[in-house]
Amino acid sequence: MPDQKRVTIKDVARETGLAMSTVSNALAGKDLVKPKTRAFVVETAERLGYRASIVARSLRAQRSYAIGVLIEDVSNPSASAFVRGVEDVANSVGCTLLLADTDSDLERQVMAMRTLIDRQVDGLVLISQHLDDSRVREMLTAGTPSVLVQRRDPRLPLDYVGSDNTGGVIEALRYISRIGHKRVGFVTGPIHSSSVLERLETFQATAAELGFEDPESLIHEGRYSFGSGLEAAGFFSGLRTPPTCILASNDMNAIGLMQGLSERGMATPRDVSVVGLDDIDLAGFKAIDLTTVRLEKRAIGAEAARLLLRRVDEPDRPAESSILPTRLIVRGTTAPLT
Amino acid sequence: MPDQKRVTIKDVARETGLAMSTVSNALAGKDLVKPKTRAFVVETAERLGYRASIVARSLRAQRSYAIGVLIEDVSNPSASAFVRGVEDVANSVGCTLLLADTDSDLERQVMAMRTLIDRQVDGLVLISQHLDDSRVREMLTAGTPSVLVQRRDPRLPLDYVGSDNTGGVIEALRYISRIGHKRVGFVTGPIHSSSVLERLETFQATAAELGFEDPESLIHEGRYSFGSGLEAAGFFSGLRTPPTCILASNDMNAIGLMQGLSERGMATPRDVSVVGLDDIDLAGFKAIDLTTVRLEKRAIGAEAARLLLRRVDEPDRPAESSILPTRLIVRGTTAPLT
DNA sequence: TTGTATGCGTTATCAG
DNA sequence: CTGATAACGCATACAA
Repeated sequence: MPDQKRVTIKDVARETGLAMSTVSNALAGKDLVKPKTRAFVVETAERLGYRASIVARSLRAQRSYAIGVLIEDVSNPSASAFVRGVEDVANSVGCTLLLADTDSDLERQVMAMRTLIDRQVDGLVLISQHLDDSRVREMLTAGTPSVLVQRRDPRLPLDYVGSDNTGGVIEALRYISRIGHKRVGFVTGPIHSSSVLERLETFQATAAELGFEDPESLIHEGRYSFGSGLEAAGFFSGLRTPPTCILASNDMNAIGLMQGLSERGMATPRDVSVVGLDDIDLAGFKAIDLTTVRLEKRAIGAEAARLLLRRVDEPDRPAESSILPTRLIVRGTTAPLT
Repeated sequence: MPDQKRVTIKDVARETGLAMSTVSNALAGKDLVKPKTRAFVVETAERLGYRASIVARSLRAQRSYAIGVLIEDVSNPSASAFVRGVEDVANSVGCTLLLADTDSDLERQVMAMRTLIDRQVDGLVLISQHLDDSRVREMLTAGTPSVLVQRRDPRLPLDYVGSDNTGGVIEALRYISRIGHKRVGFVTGPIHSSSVLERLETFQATAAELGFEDPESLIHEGRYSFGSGLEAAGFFSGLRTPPTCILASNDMNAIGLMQGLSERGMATPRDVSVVGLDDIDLAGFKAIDLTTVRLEKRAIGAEAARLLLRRVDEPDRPAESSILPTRLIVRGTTAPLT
């Protein structure tokens, strides 16, 4: 049980009677060693239970083959799918994930970023985070490749991956309009996010285009949470003329919204239609059955990892944006206006 | 942008005119250096933007200040809360989380364990994993401290953290009995898990004690998933005399079960009461409103990290088990038998 | 094709 | 109290 001494390359060298460098080369699969030697080395290494130390390799290579992921809360179903996507790609090239939750707290984020950078991660994936702090901006431009997910920032020359917010909102609103709604509410997410801004602007423009009634008065600033949905229900139900359909900031928000409306005697979709944005697993369950704009989060995470790895190899290529399509999934929380 | 050269302890030493070792000691806060020197060093280090390399430190210390977490799927809401708990404690002592998803695939798990061990993680937290493979068992007993979560194994001398499966099932069944049910169904989880076995045995014993009707015929082997719940609905609804109440393997399973039952014209709780096990966020939403046995997953994760860290310091203490209490949360999916 | 020597950045040991 | 040196394990440049 007392950690038996580590078997190192040196041990394998001694055992085979070869030099450390030969063993290293053999194990690395370089064609500098003759097949027979390599086979012998490999076999011996295996026999001795040799395992290369990634720590030592990292120090030597000045690269850790690890990717840091910053997320608000992994246990939030609206966010964790991104992580899977990042991991899918990272693993495929031998990278490990270092995970840090920030709970949207700036100081936690700063500390987490420092730690990850001190660990010399090959790169950082930022999933919806604070970008306005000077310490954050400094770290983001200090050499560690970083990619922004779902929140872009024109001031930062970084790769970005997000979803087609404009297209998603347009598709949803057109559908809503098509089934007869004219008074349509909109719950924003946290306004510091570029995705939220894009959606808001699209809502305003499209609402005008489709001739919705008084859209400005039907915009409610919210967050990506169940609780915020509950609050929004209070707002909308308190209006003199409530909307007949509401586009929520995300699925969790939509679910809270529906619960809040229901508590006030407004049933979905009988009295109010509701549209989400996410398509979390939950949205597909019959008990919820939420009409929503699907975001391909796992794909977004994967794309983020791809951009990041590319940047590790070519640090000087210009910043790139990758926008993944969205798709409206019509389910049971929307009904034609009668 | 080309990664400006790293500022090392050597640079700080040169700049201050002191020796590397003195700088190291000063920065480490040892009382070997006189306060004035320390202040000078700290100030200079800060000015130069010095950041200690955790990689180098890890190589030197043969310890990475990182904890590996193996989980089936972080994006599964029934599991991710454990991760948060582990992280809470890990972060509080300066450890970072290395995350690996296995998708319940043995080979993926073996690879992930190898990688994590090669990275010299201080310890491993295994959340519901395969333990029956010889390679896994070997790694688990080869020196890297490990703690088992939700699945214990008497053959493995490892720390274990789980919830009070026995108490939870008893509390649920007593409540079910109290509101008049006599025919009670039970969906197991995957039978290789000790938690599942404990629950099953408790179900059998308690069902007998409470005088339930023909309990053995009302046991269905399932998994922890929505899909398995759907299947279970098929099983139970096909019985000559279906149960009036069903205890599901977990919340997701319960939700699938309810959906499946509903598709077959059986409403919850009108026709069948359903009890879950987990208390995921979702369970509290009005649209679901699931009666369930709450597992304190974040607390379990935290406890796992605590045991692990203790074992890192004292590798030779005997293996320990920590069982956290459960609690029945009565909501709307259970109703008295009429 | 194989061997030797060196450095990645830290910290511990030991000498001054 | 401070300084010099070695070692953690690997991979590379260069020599043989």
